[in-house]
Amino acid sequence: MSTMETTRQRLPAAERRESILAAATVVFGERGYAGATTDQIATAAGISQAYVVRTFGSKETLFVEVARRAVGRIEAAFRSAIEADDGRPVDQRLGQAYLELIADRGILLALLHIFSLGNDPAIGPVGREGFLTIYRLVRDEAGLAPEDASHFLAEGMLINTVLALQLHDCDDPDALELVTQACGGDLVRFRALAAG
Amino acid sequence: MSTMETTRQRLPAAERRESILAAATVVFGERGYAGATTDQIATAAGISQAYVVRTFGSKETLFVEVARRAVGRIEAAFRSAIEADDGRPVDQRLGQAYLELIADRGILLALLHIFSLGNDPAIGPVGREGFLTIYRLVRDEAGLAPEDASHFLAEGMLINTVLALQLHDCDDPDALELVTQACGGDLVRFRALAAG
DNA sequence: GAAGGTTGTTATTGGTTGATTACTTAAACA
DNA sequence: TGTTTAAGTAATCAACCAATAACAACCTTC
Repeated sequence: MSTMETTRQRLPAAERRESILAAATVVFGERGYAGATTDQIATAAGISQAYVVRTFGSKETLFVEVARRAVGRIEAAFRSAIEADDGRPVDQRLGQAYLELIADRGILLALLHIFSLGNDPAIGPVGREGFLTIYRLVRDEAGLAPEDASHFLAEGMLINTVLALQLHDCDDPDALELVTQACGGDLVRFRALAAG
Repeated sequence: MSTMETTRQRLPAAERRESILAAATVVFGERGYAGATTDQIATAAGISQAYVVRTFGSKETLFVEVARRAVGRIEAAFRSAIEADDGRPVDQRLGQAYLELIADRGILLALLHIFSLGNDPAIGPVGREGFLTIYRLVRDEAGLAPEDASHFLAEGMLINTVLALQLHDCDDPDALELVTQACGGDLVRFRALAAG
């Protein structure tokens, strides 16, 4: 039956987990940890609020898992950029890889919120470890000097901020100039990625 | 009377407002907008929860006021640094001024949370306007080229992140190396300001 | 020294929200 | 086909929280 209802699809637990994690990344990215509700995440994932909580045990556990995934995605993207040597300097390849993560809706925004919760006893350690993991990756595996690695992370934090503030679809010419600087010149591409 | 109780001090409305704003800056800086409660702010300010709300009308109004104040403090610090020409390049003076704002407990952390709420219909515009105000100040009044202004803001965002993550009182040697880079070399000073 | 405005509190409430419980229904399988 | 197992929901609860209201103490000023 189900004339118009998309027949309520049952998924194996593993797939459902992924689907919830994806939805949670977006919602946490938009509203932050405290600002997001498990019900909003459930709606985004197309299931009931109770099931979100039961699948991960608690909102906090879910957020920590989202955080770990987000860091993992960055690692994967950077490793891939390091391996794919196309002649350009490595920091340029890393920068492009980072920018392309904008398209993965919510990851960079979720990351921003994770990093802002260093004070939290449960989430703080995860954020610290994640940030250091990325720093070490950029320094040791990409081979950037500490100073260059630090600059690179700084540019990344500016991109996160600009993205969170949504300066990229702002009319203001100064906003556009700033976004253009932050993304290394290609404003059009930045906007396209952010529009997703 | 009042053998041990510090006799409940009455303040003129204007002073009380400032006191609440100061407390709110710290609490919002630690927990974010959604994560902080008006009761925590009230406790920090030494008054009742109801009075906090009644003084500002709503939690949101209070946060917006905190945001405006935080941006204002940055502006003031930067203008002061621009005027006080001691022979060093202006971006160096600006950097030092920014670092010294760490001691003003909560301002930079509150700023980080403000910037992460670009999606919020009430707070987003305030964050965008504040960020652009600072960009214009650094570009037009300090005279930095767009590229340099952007780099400067990026370094600032890294400082905010490192501060929020509390990497500065971390044992990890990589954390210390990163913080040292972020603060331009003087880790000891950074730590002292953060401990403040 | 009372009147009136100002500073503040206690009590309360309506709305959320994360979590739990008990119950359903679809698929796998013998 | 009937039974078991896994996937998912509806209903509910206790805790929390921002906001309101009604009231109390303080200070000034005439």
